[in-house]
Amino acid sequence: MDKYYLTTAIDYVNGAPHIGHAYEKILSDVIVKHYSQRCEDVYFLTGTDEHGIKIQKTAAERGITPKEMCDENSSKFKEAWKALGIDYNKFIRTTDEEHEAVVQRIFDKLLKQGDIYKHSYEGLYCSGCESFLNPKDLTEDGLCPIHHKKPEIVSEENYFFKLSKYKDALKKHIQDNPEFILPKFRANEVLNQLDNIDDFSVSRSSASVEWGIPVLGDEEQRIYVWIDALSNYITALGWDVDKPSEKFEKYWPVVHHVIGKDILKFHSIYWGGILMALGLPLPKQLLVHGFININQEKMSKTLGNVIAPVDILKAWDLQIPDAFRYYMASAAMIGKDGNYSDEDFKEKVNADLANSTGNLLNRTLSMLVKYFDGEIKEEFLISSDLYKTALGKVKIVENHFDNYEIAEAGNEITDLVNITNKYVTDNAPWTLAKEGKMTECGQVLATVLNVMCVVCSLIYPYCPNIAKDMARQLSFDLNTKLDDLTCDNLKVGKFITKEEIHPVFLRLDSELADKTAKK
RNA sequence: GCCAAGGUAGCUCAGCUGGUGAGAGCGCACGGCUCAUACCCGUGAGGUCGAGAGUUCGAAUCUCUCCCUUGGUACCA
Repeated sequence: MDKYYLTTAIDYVNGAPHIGHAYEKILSDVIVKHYSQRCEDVYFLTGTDEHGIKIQKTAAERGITPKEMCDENSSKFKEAWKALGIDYNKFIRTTDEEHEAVVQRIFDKLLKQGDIYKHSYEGLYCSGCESFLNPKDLTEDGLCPIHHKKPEIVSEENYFFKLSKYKDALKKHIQDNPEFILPKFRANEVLNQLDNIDDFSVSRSSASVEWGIPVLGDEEQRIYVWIDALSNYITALGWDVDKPSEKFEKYWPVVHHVIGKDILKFHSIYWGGILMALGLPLPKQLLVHGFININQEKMSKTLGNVIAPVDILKAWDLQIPDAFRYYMASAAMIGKDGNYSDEDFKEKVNADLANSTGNLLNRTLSMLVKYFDGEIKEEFLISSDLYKTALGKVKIVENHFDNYEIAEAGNEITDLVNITNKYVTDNAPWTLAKEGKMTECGQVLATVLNVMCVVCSLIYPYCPNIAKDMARQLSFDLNTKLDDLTCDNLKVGKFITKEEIHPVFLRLDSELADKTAKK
């Protein structure tokens, strides 16, 4: 594996980012950071989706232009990702000029080759849904079941994508490639949906939706979200109709789309059809995640329990996002819904990051200073069964990541830390020191520190700042690829001084944290 | 209505091709240790395994019915 390309869903900028948006980006960033420890070349794309009637309306209500509102909200997403340490390579906006131009050409190409056709249509249009409703979906009063508004009878001539042409090929691809959609149970849903699905409309009249990319040569029509938004995955790579792109050639074969369960249909069926029509290979994998609940309740504006990711950092007075990243990435098994609660958050990060991992490093380094003035001696470096365990964990973690079992991988890291804590207790280096068995004592400490380098490397994707801090205290090179990891990380000589030792993560609500916060 | 997944300790979940006294992590209580961030190690408490019925020598694990959660999808009106 030498390359890896990961995309997130692009977020709709009708509002500010919340925990749900953050969950997907954190998950994605953790995956990307992990593969950056295994591949030479990793590309990470995220961005914002900025067209459509809802943005047009909200902007109008606020008396600003749609573009102004997009700029404002898009930058909120960027700020949030910065605060969370999301290191994307490119942040695409669907209002980027280059993107818009390519989308127009994609539409034009599909139209000219007959994959898009014009079709007139009369139906009940709900502006809230931005789509036509089937009469059977209405409430008894004839209202939209979601927006409780009366739909308007609208007659439109729109462009439609000839999905029927690609239906069978899509079905076959899903059946022939069981790894295409993860987790696997989601693939069945798609196959079901594929059984009765019609051509879908890919444009709106400019009268109903002004804020969208115009169809080339047809000012009356705007390109609708499917072709506009989904295309970001290729336009971001500089792909263009009939024009080669180096980045595209390089990364597209290894693309992984991370998406929420709500948009699987669009990514598997609509996007799949569009790609086939363009003569491009389908994505390698769709990773479908669940949602994050708040205190076991769905997050919703009506419930008023929408939480902004930055508010969590503020609430806990966290200077670095690591604890939140760690919690989010461990919150849910693959594909399932997760949950956030303050109590869980505190318990989880205190137990794993402060008590187990941070304290283990701290106690070991402290002893090295106390008993050996911070020096590693030649005779401390011996082989140990613990090394086998540690390097075995690296393989286990890699396997979990290959199946996108991010939470499970995290548990394995904690397990290694727990094993190592037990190793320290079992060997009681403080007792060895009292008995004057200094070589043995030093060997125990050096063994633990070597293993801590492995822990540091494994935890980096989840907690990059903590890992960097650990690496500094361990004199460990965090750029070491996982394949090159060994348990031969310590150099003989002065290792650390008392002043250089400090906790890498303080317990939340601890006295120490209070003191630090007041400084 | 139909399809799928799920309902197991306070919390998150594992176990579920039927069979040693029902597990893990966290939390909680107690004991030990003292190097460390009131930490770590050990022990323990706590569950009628959603409800009911059935198959079986024996079911959390198989069958049926029902209830609840989540996702998908259909139709009537």
